[in-house]
Amino acid sequence: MSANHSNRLSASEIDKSSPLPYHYQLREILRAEIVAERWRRGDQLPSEHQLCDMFQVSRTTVREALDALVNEGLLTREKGLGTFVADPKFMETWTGSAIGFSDSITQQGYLIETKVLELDIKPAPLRIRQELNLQAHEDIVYLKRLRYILKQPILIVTSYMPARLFPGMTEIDFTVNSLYQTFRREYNIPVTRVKRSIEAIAADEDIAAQLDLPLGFPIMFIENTAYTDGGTPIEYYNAWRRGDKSRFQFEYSQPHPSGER
Amino acid sequence: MSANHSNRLSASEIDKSSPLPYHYQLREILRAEIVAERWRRGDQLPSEHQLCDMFQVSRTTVREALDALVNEGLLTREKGLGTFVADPKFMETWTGSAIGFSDSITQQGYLIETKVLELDIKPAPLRIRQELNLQAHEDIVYLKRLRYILKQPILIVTSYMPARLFPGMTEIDFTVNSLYQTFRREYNIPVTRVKRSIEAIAADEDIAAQLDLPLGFPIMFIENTAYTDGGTPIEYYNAWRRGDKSRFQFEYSQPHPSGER
DNA sequence: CGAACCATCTTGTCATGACAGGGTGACATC
DNA sequence: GATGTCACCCTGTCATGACAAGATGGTTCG
Repeated sequence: MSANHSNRLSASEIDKSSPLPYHYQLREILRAEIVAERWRRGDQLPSEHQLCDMFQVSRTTVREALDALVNEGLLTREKGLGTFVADPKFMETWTGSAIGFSDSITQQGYLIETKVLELDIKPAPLRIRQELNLQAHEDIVYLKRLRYILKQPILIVTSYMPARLFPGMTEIDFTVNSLYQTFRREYNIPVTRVKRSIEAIAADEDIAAQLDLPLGFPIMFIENTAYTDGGTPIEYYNAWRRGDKSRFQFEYSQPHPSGER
Repeated sequence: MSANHSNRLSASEIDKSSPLPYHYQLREILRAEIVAERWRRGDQLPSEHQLCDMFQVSRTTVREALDALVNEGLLTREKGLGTFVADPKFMETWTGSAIGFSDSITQQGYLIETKVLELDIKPAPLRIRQELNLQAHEDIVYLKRLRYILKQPILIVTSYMPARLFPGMTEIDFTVNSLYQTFRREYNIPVTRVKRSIEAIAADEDIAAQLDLPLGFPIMFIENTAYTDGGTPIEYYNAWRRGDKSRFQFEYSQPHPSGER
């Protein structure tokens, strides 16, 4: 229907010597084409067989990569026709940059104080390795911070970052530097995408003690993975926030009134 | 570590003569075990090889079925260990097309039951008038619902809608009809944008009693305003959800790099 | 007794090959 | 020109086989 794209990729290849799985590499190559809008809404991708030839991998691998992107909503498949770039999703209509709590607070003129509880280099637990796509025995920078507003402890964050990407990070003073600003300014690695989940839990003994709250106090627990260009994960964090002092706000619009299901 | 289940399935088999794909049949068989709670949180599933034997299909097919359920959040996999029933969270995922609560839950295969506690027309309180852009003395439709999953009360919602836009709404049976579907089907008013905020609070006496929880239990409190085309607000609601059974998940990509935290 | 090792379980990754079934367009036929 | 057929593209489904890598528990060795 709509005009087809050039089918030409920007000189990306699958590194067969890399420890990263082929399907992962391919997925990120394709994702890059889409987010850079070299492939646009409605464009047809090369067929699975063509992708096999282009990247010298089996159809199993190609389908695994495509599956993931279809699942994320970036692609759609049509039997007998082909695979297409999907309509853009709500992510782009996310309002503003004030995603988190700290932003809205600083915008209101309050001062945030930070105490660094731990900052060092460690071996990465498996869970973290998977989330950050690290190979075995790769080290991570571990940063644990306690953050205060009006002298009150509000938030505990434990961050994990691949040590390989951030040399010398243990020398940085995070009582005054924001983490994401450091990524961008010191390492020239901007955060371009985050995946996040939020739940409400009761404070256990550990968390209650650190936030100076009674046991069972409502806490917002946040898991977050941050990615930079090309889909490389660069940070995973867990955060525990005082529920009564935190609020997440966001908007979500639907691009067009499709109204199915 | 934890006790294992019986590994016995309720006499379900894959119908090889059915036009339904094997992986689909298997997925639904497994899902049934989970939603019926014959397999519980933390239980280990039979290994992939065992499932192959049990259902006489290839590992490709087994993995395809498991993949789907992992993706839905019903299962988790651990390399070297096995596949397990996930902590049941009634996730609201913001990557798909679902905007309402019931959509995202029913997509996970759970059945929602609804009890309508109140449905009538009232004058609008000031707070609501402002949120819905109403004039003084304009009436609203007030709908208070208690919603159950697996016979457990999970969620209380109080909705406010301009009575002017929804004539005859008090006659609709909301034990079977979803609110947003009603907007679209009965009134031809689709929800195209929502603005939402989330906090973690402790259950007060009222909420605790209605959700059958102890006082102080962690609750997710959600405020939501829904808009239709042109930005007209059509509904405002407050919702209180069991924190331990709820999780919000979403992705956020940034076109411009300005990550603050 | 403690540490190192290894057999054996698990899921993760990848290739190859096959056929089914939907969609499209060229072509022959009416 | 309208219509129907059919080769040929596409994705969907499924089997088989192989090896890697993480986890576990027992055994062996110091």
